[in-house]
Amino acid sequence: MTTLSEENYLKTIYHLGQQGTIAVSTNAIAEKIESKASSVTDMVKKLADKNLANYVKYQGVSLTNLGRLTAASVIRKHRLWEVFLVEKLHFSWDEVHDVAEQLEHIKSLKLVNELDAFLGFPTHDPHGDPIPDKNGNYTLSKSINILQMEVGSQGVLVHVKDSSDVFLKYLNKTNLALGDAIKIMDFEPFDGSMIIQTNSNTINISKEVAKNLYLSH
Amino acid sequence: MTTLSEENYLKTIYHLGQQGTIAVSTNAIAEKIESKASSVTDMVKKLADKNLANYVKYQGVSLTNLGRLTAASVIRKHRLWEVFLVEKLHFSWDEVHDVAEQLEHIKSLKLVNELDAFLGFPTHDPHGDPIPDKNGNYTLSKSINILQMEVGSQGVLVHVKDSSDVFLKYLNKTNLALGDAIKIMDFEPFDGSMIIQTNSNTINISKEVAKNLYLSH
DNA sequence: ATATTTTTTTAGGGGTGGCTAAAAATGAGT
DNA sequence: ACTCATTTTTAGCCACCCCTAAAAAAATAT
Ligand SMILES: [Mn+2]
Ligand SMILES: [Mn+2]
Ligand SMILES: [Mn+2]
Ligand SMILES: [Mn+2]
Repeated sequence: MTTLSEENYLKTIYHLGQQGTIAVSTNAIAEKIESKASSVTDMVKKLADKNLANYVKYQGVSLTNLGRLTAASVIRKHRLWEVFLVEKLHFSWDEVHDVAEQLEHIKSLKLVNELDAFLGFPTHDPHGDPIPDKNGNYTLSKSINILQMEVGSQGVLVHVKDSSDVFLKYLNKTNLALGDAIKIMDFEPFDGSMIIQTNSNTINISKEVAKNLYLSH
Repeated sequence: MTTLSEENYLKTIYHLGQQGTIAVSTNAIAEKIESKASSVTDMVKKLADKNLANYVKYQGVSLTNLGRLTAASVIRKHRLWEVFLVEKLHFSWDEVHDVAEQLEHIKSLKLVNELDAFLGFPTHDPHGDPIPDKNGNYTLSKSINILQMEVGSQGVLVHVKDSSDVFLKYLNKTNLALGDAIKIMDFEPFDGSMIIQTNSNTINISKEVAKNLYLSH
């Protein structure tokens, strides 16, 4: 049985290292999880003892198959709960993350499977992230970052990389939402900013913002 | 902010001591929570430090107003989640308790209030226990224990005192469910057993079972 | 190649929440 | 009132998960 803390580490390693396949440094984990490298070293040893991670001193951490499956299960729960909160309980997409961080650790196979069915087997969460199936598998939709698109081309916003409430509140303020049709009007090489047009208005977005917006092919 | 463990202690003290109003012994708490009296002493000091409990050495523990409110909030969440699991996710009443034990500790005021609304503001959980409102208040329905009823009288099963899965599975097996009309056919003074009749059949129940069945006035 | 900086691990320690065993207080029986 | 059994607390310990500071290894610069 995995603890809450172990599950958070597994998720972090999964996200940092291509589903946990490539080794990540203790420092990188510490930064993401907002702890210290020494704490990470301790935990990573425990994960290795439990056959959840591969750990070689000074050479970083990756996940075992078991670790990967466990991480995917937590991520599956996180994203299903986010859908539940938005679709059924009137949460907006910037309010769900903290609650989902708690709910993702609830242990009940029946609960997650029934929830999945109750929600109509959703494939993506409110931020456009794919929901892994029971085996931890998902097909990544072939969206592309808005910075790679040609001026004059169009697409639909299907994914935001950053799910922090501060970023999502910014998008709310500028009236950008998942599903919006977007046309690239101009790109400024000096600072990487863009001018984009939605159904409702034309706005200027910084490169920082653009990095997080993904449109359907 | 209360921890998961603190919340479980508060709930236990609340249940053992008439909403926490009368002092309960460390031993009683230890037995209910399946820990040891020495562990309870430690925790109870912490609860007193946090102004959640009144504790006088060797004289047991009761709850402060804050402690009572916190306990009621946890119980509210427990029972709302039980309703959710049964009404929306096809759980049966003997499957909900362990999952609700986990879900009751999720911290989000918006979540519990939206859940309440989503469920249509239920007043009772799947075992007939009342759901406290936001202020911790509830009206106890005036059901009576089946052992107090006259032979020949009738009532509707509205509450089961024991919510353990082993007891509920027994009721399932004998085809007894909340809402069933029940007629008392006979009472045996020797062992306190009863013969009762439902719509579907006539059954003999032991005193142990009868103690846990409450019928509407 | 060697020195310096950066990264990572180890050593030692703190808070929480549990335990056992010993000591202290309480309560009952005579 | 005093003894004995029971209840409760205290003392000391452990696992978990985090920390800071020091040591060790690795990476980088000269
Ligand atoms: Mn999230
Ligand atoms: Mn998400
Ligand atoms: Mn319950
Ligand atoms: Mn219940």
